[in-house]
Amino acid sequence: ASLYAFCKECVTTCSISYLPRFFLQPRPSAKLLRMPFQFELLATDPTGARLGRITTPHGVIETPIFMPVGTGATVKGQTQDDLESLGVQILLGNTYHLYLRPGHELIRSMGGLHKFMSWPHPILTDSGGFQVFSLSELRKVTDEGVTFRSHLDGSEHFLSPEKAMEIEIALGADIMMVLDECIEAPADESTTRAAATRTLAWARRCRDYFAAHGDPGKQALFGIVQGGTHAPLRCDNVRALVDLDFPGYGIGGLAVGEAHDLTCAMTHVVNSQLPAHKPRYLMGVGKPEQILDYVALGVDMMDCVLPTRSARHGYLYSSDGHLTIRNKQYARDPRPIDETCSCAVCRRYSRAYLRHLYATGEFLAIILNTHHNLHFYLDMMGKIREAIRFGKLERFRSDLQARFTTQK
RNA sequence: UCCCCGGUAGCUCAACGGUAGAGCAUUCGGCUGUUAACCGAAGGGUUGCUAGUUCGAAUCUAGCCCGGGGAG
Repeated sequence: ASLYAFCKECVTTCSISYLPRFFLQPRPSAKLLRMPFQFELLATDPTGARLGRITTPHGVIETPIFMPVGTGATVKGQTQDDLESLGVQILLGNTYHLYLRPGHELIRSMGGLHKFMSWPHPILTDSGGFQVFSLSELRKVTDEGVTFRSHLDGSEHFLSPEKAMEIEIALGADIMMVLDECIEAPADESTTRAAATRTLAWARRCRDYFAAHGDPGKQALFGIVQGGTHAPLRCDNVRALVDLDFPGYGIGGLAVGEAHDLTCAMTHVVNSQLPAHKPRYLMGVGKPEQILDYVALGVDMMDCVLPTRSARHGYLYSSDGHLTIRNKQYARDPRPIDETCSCAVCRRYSRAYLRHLYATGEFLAIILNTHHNLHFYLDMMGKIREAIRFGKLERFRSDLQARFTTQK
């Protein structure tokens, strides 16, 4: 029940049947629940993993946390009720996508993103920095900002650090990310240095704009470290960024083509320079077996499209690794996806049925597969937190990684 | 009975004298701050049958078989 705390405005839009019981008790003042951003480090594990708690105006987040991606104000295939029943603590939204559709002004006029999408729990918005990378064919970057050609209608749009902040303030997420320049890996040193330097300058501009126009009581702004796969660049970049004193730090530009070992090495370099009392968000990762490594490196927050996208593509996670439900071998398999899984899908449906739904292109396949994969990720994160609490993450990690690498 | 159109991969169709291709389906593989219910790969054909013309025929000719349409 302690998972969710609610602000007064949002509660009115939330289905009462899904409210935790404690909230149904009369409360002295809903105002008391409006807590500004705060991070508490509760415990560390011998591996270096951290157990923590982030308090935001829309509730508390237990770390290490996995944040499902809901780019366009929706986690594809799941209702907000579904997400609550899964125990999702915080969602991601995206500046670029929501700016194009339905527009940040519209969302502002609807009372902000929480209210608009009826998600009274924490939200983090990404800045559009990743779209600098993923929409590379459709954009031009200068020191001033990024000119995008919309992937929807080809229209031109200019995203500067200030514009990104304006949009993210309008969306009203609990955590905002600065605009950064994410580049592919591998990239040569001068390219990487240029992007890291520009990202740092943009971080300063975002911070200044937010200081002038934002409300630190409602939103927290995270800086983003760049520096590619060049350790000295990462090191310089993170030190300079820490001087800007953000309440939390994103580690960007990783898992964009480089080997996992290198991702870990860079994460280690950055984390060794970040202050211990602030949350660390490794952006855009990862596979389950990789997440264990990142957590052991001291990462507190992660997000990834993998569980949701893979689900839509017929790739399901299980305690043994994964199964590709579209494969013929499951056509007559009466078992659930994972016999040890307690999710609503595994309690009710067979592999044979799920394969049928996928093969016939039914919407329900997306819904059920996504539900299961998110459950897998969130359940794993819960077990990770428990393992850290008891100082036993190393054993949990080696067990899981052994199971995941022996499959195939 | 005659005339016309058609018969090519499981399906729908390209190629119209130069070693038979696509889409879909099938099977398998990838997806890492979502341009992704996506992308990629593989398997799959004595071109209805039989003769003929030709250096060479899915393609031209003849006969037959099957389907659709028309005339009487």
